[in-house]
Amino acid sequence: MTDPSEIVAFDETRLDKVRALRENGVMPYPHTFDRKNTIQEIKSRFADITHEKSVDSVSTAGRLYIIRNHGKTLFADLGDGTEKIQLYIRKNDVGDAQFDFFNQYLERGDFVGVTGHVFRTKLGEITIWVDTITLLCKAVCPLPEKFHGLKDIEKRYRQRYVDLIVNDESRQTFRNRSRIISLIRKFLDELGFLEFETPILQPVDGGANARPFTSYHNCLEQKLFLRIAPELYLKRLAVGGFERVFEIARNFRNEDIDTHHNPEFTMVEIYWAYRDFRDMMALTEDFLTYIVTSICGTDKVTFEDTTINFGKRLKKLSMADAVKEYTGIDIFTHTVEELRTLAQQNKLDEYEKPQTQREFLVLFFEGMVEEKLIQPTFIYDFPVENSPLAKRHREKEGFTERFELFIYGMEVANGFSELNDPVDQKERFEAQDEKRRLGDLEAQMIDYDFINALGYGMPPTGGVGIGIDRLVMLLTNNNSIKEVILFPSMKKLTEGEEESEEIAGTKNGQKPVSG
RNA sequence: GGGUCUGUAGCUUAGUUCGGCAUAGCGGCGGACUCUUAAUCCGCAGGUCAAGGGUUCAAAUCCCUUCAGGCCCGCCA
Repeated sequence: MTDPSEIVAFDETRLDKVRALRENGVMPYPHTFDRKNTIQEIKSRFADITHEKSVDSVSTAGRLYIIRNHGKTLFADLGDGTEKIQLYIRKNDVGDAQFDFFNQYLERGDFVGVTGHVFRTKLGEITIWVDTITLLCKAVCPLPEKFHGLKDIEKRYRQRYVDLIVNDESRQTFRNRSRIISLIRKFLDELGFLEFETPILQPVDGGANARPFTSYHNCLEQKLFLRIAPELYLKRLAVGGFERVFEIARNFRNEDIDTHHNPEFTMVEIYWAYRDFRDMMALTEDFLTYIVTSICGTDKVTFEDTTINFGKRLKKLSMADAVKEYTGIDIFTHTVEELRTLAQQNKLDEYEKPQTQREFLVLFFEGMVEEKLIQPTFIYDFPVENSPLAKRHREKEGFTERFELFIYGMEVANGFSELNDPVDQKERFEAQDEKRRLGDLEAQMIDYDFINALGYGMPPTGGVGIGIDRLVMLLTNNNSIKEVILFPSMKKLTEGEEESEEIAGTKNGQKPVSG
């Protein structure tokens, strides 16, 4: 296919119409229209209308979706941001000039404004009996086919605007995404949380184990990273005295793309002083119950033929108990060598790597349990080695007070009692740094300023991050993250030199085009 | 990174097994039609068969390479 950003695909006959309109003194792109009613308003206000025309007149505007021409009369479907409504246009009523104008110049995809009266047709459809019609915007790209619409998945992602024009389900998905975001704000606002924006460009990358995107600041002459998580900055706020904070954060991870990963994705991260990981599990439960019932009207969600139950008390298992329950293996009753044999028998890759029971615990959990966690399940008590920002467990040596929430095999939330011992944090960072030296590109960098911040004292704090994209997937029954991200990352189609600021600067002094 | 499937008109697609004139519907254009709703009826135009190469008298079809995408696996909390 052609890349629409590189090649303009205007329809010649539509361009001809634009020219003809201008020659006839008609503005193809007028500045405004006095819309007095949305289609939704009209439909609810005249819900009981009969075949008789309404006394009151209406004025509304939108895009022409379908035109059914009957000679001296025609029907059309008009859609705005709310709904669609049928138009009925008669030559007798609008006059020869307007009627011929419509037939000659207006077509699917154009925006028009109409005035008229409301009535119900013989077949029962609420319809606007049009008195006047005005062209508001002439579309020069043709719409996809009226019945099948736009099915091509790639084109739906690359040209989301077309997808949104013609695919109602897609528009519904993103309407729900927007509602979920505002419900998150409402939920946290009512609990007294403050929303902040922390740096996206960070000199030291941290807060998660992931490969970052790198950028460069010309004047500072220094490398900057696009954040992989807002965590370390939000915790600085806890140090600073903000006791309930959150951020709806776009994170960037320079990793592979698949149905559950997009290079940029959205999380809400929440920090609450004088709370621990159990409190944050409870908060996460309340949060989910609130969002799910608000969006779906019930605490049950259907996802790919599976009913997912978000009833108040979600399942909670320690990682060790989860492994025991789903695999029958009781990790801490076996020696490391026995575990290696079991891992090999269960065809777990990398069964040779782990050196401790705790490492085998993670191996068995990730390899055999995660995918089976269909109903929402909290898994808690993670080994300290792969939780460098979580506080040590108050009872279990070698573990941290950390949990993750799994739904349909996906990790949806991750939280813990935040590590606030600055010396311990420094040692954990140093252990991560050692992994970096050994080639682990996802191990964390040492953030000395963050360590210093902890040195000033951070109250006992609970934190949790919840993946918004995956939550939206679950609540809108979409099995790909690209279906819930408006403009998912796609490989560019055209060949040729990579545009850079320097190259752009040499082209007749033109400003570089962003994008 | 591996496997697999897909790419044909603006859109939805037939044709690929087994090589033989490039299909249709919608949309567009012209015509008929004053309560249709995927309106209907008649006619016309519209193609770099993703790109490049090869085999062949002949390639959308077979072979190779490349590009993009879907799905599965791996990687990635």
